[in-house]
Amino acid sequence: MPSDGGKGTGRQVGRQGMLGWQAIRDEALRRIHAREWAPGEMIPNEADLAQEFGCARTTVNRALRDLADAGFLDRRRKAGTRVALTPLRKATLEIPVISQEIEARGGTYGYALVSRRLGAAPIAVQNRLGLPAGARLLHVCALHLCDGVPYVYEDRWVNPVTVPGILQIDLGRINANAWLVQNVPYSRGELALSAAAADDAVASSLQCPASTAVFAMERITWMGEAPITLVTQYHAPGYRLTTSI
Amino acid sequence: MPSDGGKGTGRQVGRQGMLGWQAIRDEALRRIHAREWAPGEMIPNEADLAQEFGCARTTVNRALRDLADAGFLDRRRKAGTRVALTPLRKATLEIPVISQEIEARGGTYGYALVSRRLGAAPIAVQNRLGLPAGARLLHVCALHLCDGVPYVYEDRWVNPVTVPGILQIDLGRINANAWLVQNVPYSRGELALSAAAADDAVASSLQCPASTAVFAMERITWMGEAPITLVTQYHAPGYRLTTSI
DNA sequence: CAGTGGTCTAGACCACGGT
DNA sequence: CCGTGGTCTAGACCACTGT
Repeated sequence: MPSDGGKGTGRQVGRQGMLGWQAIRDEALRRIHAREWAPGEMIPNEADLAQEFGCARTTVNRALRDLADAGFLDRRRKAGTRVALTPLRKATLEIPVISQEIEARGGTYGYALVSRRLGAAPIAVQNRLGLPAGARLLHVCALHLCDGVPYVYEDRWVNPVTVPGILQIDLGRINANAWLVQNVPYSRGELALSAAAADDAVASSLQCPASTAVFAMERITWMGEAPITLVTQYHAPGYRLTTSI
Repeated sequence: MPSDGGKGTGRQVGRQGMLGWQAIRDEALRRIHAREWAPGEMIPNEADLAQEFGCARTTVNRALRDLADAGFLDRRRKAGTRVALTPLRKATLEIPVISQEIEARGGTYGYALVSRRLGAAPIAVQNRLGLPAGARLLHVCALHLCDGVPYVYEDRWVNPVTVPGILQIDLGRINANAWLVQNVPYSRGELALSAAAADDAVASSLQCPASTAVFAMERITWMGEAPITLVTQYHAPGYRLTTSI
């Protein structure tokens, strides 16, 4: 992600026409695309570039770090900085909070609990979460609505060992995700996007024919080493997740 | 994107047990999740925090900037820093270069041109690219293979006005995307992910039944204000795009 | 070992934008 | 106006890692 950040230039007027770290980033990017710095090739070190641009090494570091974050450069101590062989593009996509996504579109958010049951999870789920066989999980299925129309069908498994409080929550009133973000500290997670054919449960909830192609977003979140939840959200047909590159 | 970045701590041994900007970021994150800094609430300014943590303001700035990039904070000059009302999670997903993705999995990459034709584009395509009616585009359909098995079917429109060189390329031998990344300077773009039902062209190319749910990735790229290409890639059934949060 | 990037500091100027 | 964040500097120490 080219952090882009502030437009404040804080330009240095001292020497030439320097304009800040963004100017250095842009010039470096130009050289990369112009093949002046070829893929896989090492570029000058920070100290040399600082001298060339007439600025402090810190400023060069800022610019090159930004390009490395964006995937254009590979940087390693001692090994130096190289132009990435794979000019892989990175896109930052914002994981929408469904209720906010709907309200941002001017719709009215609705929520309905479909099922809630505590019991042994399927092997596949246990494996995905790294839990021992026979682990008991809370299985919650729910529907998110936009102006009364089905928007997302959600199939969720929650580990009550990690978040015991979830068992006392009236999930008919409170969205499981809303409760979790409010009550579980920062956690890392994995995200997987795919296309799926709607099974009977999904199709009936989303009011579409069985086997319709639906967009699936699966998330697993962890608190430290302990798994919290595995949730798969099936979006109503036509859904598009967009971002800019 | 929590830049995470280098593990190098460069710890300050001077005063207390400070460990660098990441420690400050983590502590700020703890306060956010502990509601010591409530959503929408303003937090102390950089100078005050620097004094509290016994470090330079620059270091606090680095930590808070990172949290702002990750979406936890909203920062504005003069207005100060506030805890984001919507703790939206951002995920950075790497747009895979198909040939590299396949080779990284140990497969052998294959490519086959399906069709190539220069002519008027459908209205829908013209609109998506912001082109006038009657614009002539190069329409290229191709297949990417992994160990000889269909992997991705690609439907692409290229604007020859922006990249005239594409017309002289033997697309039976050279992947259009490979040529474009090599010959077109940095450009911005839009990305849309969705699920689609395979139409006849997709189904026959991917060797799956018609109407199968397939993962679609659509990209539009621009050079300045001029559109370069609109490409939709349909992945073979079972494809998952994954990332970590 | 030695070179390179990662980070910290203390101080400074400036752009932005709320009051 | 003037407080706040954005950025720059010059110098320093350190972590990492290829040789």
